[in-house]
Amino acid sequence: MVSEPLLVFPDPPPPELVRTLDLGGYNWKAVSSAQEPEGRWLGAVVAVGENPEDAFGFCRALSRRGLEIPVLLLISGTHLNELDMRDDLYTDFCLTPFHQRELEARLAHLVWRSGTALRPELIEYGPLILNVETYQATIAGRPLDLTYMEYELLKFLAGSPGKVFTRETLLSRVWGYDYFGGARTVDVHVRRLRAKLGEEHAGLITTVRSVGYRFGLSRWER
Amino acid sequence: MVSEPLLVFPDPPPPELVRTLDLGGYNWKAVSSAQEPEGRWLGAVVAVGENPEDAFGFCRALSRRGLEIPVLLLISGTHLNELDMRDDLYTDFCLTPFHQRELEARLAHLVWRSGTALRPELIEYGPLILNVETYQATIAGRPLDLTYMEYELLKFLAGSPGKVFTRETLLSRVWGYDYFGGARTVDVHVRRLRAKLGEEHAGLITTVRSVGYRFGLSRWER
DNA sequence: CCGATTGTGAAGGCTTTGTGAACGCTGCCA
DNA sequence: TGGCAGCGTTCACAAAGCCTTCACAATCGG
Repeated sequence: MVSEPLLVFPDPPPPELVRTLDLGGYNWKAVSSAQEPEGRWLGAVVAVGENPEDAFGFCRALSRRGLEIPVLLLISGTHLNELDMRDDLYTDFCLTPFHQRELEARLAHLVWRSGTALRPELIEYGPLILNVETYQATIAGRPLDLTYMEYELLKFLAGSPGKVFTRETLLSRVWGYDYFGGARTVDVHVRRLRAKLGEEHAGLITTVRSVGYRFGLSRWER
Repeated sequence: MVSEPLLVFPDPPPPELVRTLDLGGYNWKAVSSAQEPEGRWLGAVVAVGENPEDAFGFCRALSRRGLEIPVLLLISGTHLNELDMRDDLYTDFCLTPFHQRELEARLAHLVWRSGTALRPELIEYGPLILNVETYQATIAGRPLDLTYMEYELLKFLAGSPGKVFTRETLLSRVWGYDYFGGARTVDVHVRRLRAKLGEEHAGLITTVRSVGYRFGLSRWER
């Protein structure tokens, strides 16, 4: 199944959950804190263990980070009363021990929800995420503080990964058809973009000597 | 409990369902077809019997009538596979025979959904609360004394947290499509909003240079 | 090794936004 | 009817941000 992954808590998850996820062909990733996850997720499966507050803390952290993804709780009957007044932290729950078919059905419904909920307009490439609506960018989870032209340039480049653009093309497409100015302006903006991307990801924008610039890997390198 | 009633299908409902509903103090009404229900409902509880199509037909009829209320299915394990491809017909389900506490939890969650989803008369974001019906606003509990335009602008911005709006968009959406006036008017209203929000919360409205203004999410971007 | 091309640092100057104040309009009340 | 208070709008000026440019260093290709 080729799709966005499910977020699973804790790490490692209960073995019977792993079994159901794998049998269902889900792409999933277990984490032990809400710090790490960035990018897009189909949903989250959170197992409530001996200490329920661990799980609820994780859910709270998720929502605080603005990741509006559906959450399926796995919870035992003895902890059921913990759900009181915590409606905002979960979307659905499944009693443990669970019947595999029930969990499968709940997972399918969760994923269906995730698919119907409207999602923001994103441009993604590797560790880079551009949210066109909010004018925000993140690289490997770290927020990027970009100026207007930097954002527009990066958006244009990342919109056609692997394609090489001449400085003239960039000037006319990003700066405007009627723009009149030196081509070296592009160089300077590329430099500042690379600097803000950080040493590790500066290579996302490559120079094609005597031609121009390219974002991402060319056809040959992948 | 004084509230809108729950819709229950079929009539008469399974006795164990009746028991849970009554013990939970719910106001409910059983019906045998989707023709009758009029008015507002907290949600619907639909028991899937020997003939699953009866129940699903009822759900379909509900959605066809435009009653956008959450639906809780009671379904046995043997009928679980009937849920396939019918995600749009239900909100949640509970396996039968059920533990009373599980059904209570699911009912509570269903009602909570109904209370938040169907009532956009309250706009909440962090410390800000806008009561659209009474035209009142509070920030961190403190009442805000906003003028009409200030309130409308804040309501519009807070209605789409994170999204960036240009001054032109704001003028046409908040002031009116036929409005003709300087874009700097927006700036001044934003300034007064920030002042009234107080120094601590002024950052709720972010300036996106060369683009416009954004409400919320300022915490995540830096 | 040489010329062309690109990276780098810094400075100037223009654009955009914040700020204080004034103007005109409307509704209210004496 | 006249004054007043509240509000939306506009303007001028100040402040901040950042785009552009240039000179020079580094690098690449032949």
